[in-house]
Amino acid sequence: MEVKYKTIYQTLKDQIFSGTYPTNARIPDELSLCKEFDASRMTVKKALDLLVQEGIIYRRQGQGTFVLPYEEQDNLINIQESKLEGFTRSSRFRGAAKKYSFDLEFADETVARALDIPVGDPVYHIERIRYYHDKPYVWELTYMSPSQIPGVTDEVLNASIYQHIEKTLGLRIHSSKRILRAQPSTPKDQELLGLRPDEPVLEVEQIAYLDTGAPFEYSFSRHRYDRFKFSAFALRQ
Amino acid sequence: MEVKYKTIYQTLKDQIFSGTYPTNARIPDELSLCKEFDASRMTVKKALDLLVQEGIIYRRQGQGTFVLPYEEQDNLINIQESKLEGFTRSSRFRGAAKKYSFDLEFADETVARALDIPVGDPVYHIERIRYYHDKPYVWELTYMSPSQIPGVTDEVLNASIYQHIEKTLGLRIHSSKRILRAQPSTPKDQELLGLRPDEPVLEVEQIAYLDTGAPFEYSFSRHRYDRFKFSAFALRQ
DNA sequence: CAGTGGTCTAGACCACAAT
DNA sequence: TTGTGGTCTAGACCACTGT
Repeated sequence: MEVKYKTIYQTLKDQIFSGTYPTNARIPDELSLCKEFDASRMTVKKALDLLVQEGIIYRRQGQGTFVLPYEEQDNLINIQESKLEGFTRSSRFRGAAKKYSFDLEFADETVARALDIPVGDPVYHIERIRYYHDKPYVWELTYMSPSQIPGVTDEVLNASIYQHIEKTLGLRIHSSKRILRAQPSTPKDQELLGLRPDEPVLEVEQIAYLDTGAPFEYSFSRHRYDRFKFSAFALRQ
Repeated sequence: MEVKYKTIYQTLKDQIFSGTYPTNARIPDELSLCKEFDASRMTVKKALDLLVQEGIIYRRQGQGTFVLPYEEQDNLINIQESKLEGFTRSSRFRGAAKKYSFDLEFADETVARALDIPVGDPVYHIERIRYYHDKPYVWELTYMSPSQIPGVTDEVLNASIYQHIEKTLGLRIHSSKRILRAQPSTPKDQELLGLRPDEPVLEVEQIAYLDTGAPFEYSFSRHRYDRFKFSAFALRQ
């Protein structure tokens, strides 16, 4: 938080969630915030824009800036999409993970196209099952190319693959694209996640990119339908 | 597009998708764009920030601004979440719709809580089935309170409920929250969408809000699992 | 009218990358 | 060193809202 607008953003966010500015309250106008944080109006605006993007506040010309109602928590795992924290939040939620398999395979056409490598090139293939309250909720299949991400070992996987990529290899993760779909469960889904044949999974297909634009990770996460939801907030324009 | 930064945003976006700046190309630096559009650097930045948010470009300190690869289209209906167009795009995609039922009911507990009205209050209950290439792909159930949104008729529904709300009633739609889940299909899903019993639906639950903060619409859209996907883009921070 | 947010400017200095 | 984007300022004028 070395940057001023992020400090203002975080301070206001903390104040909102700690109840200093409760739901539907009006927060101080921009000029007051400028004085409070010793910042220019553009800087305060930038902080407020972040909060608007996350659906935490909204602003009305001529009236002021107001705190939006926010959600109580429930028992579902909730991936909240937000531009500021999207990538990290979803990869941050983990729960206990069990490595199910880890080997080297030849890339089939789908994997090769996603990772932008030739068909038949070797790829790491990692499968994990993650648990929440001691019950399985997701089966993850991950593919990475050793030519892009070398040195993946059991130890690396047990620690953090992202650490390995960014710290050890000195690469930078840039972005990810995700596609969500409902799917009938396969017999393997049913076995691993404890589903009945008529119970579906929510599949999240993800391609993650390095800052060079190269895709480095292709993954499928097959979630129990009753333990995973995805929420999104959209402002009318 | 009366505003300068939106004009710059739209012009660059058009140029990118028309091939003036192809995938991975570097677009002109900020000072050049300032001259080209006769704008200050802050204004150009604001336009570029929008494109970054939508996952169209990315920027690298010391290097420049680059066009990200973008998706080819497939046959699935694709709801792209983006802060700029999120609300409208998804309510813009329609296809032919058939009204399945339209009546007045007493709000049950779920609907009452979502719409923030007392249990037992009357609510409009609208069901529609939407078609894409002459085949059903979604069954929509919508609840609205006549005390908030009066005057809903067959004619209004056949035209546009959003027009009615904003033009006729003079209310302003502010935002929406959506939750996505996979669900087993019910016998009714199977009948309406032509699914087998083992085939699931992707359910999108949505609450839409007026600018007063009041929820005015509660809806469930149950999509055929094989004709709907939801995609999201996340930047690493 | 006064108070609010929305846009825009013309600079400034900094951080980072390539040369 | 040069060129790039990142942050920040101290104003200005405009658009909208409520009084």
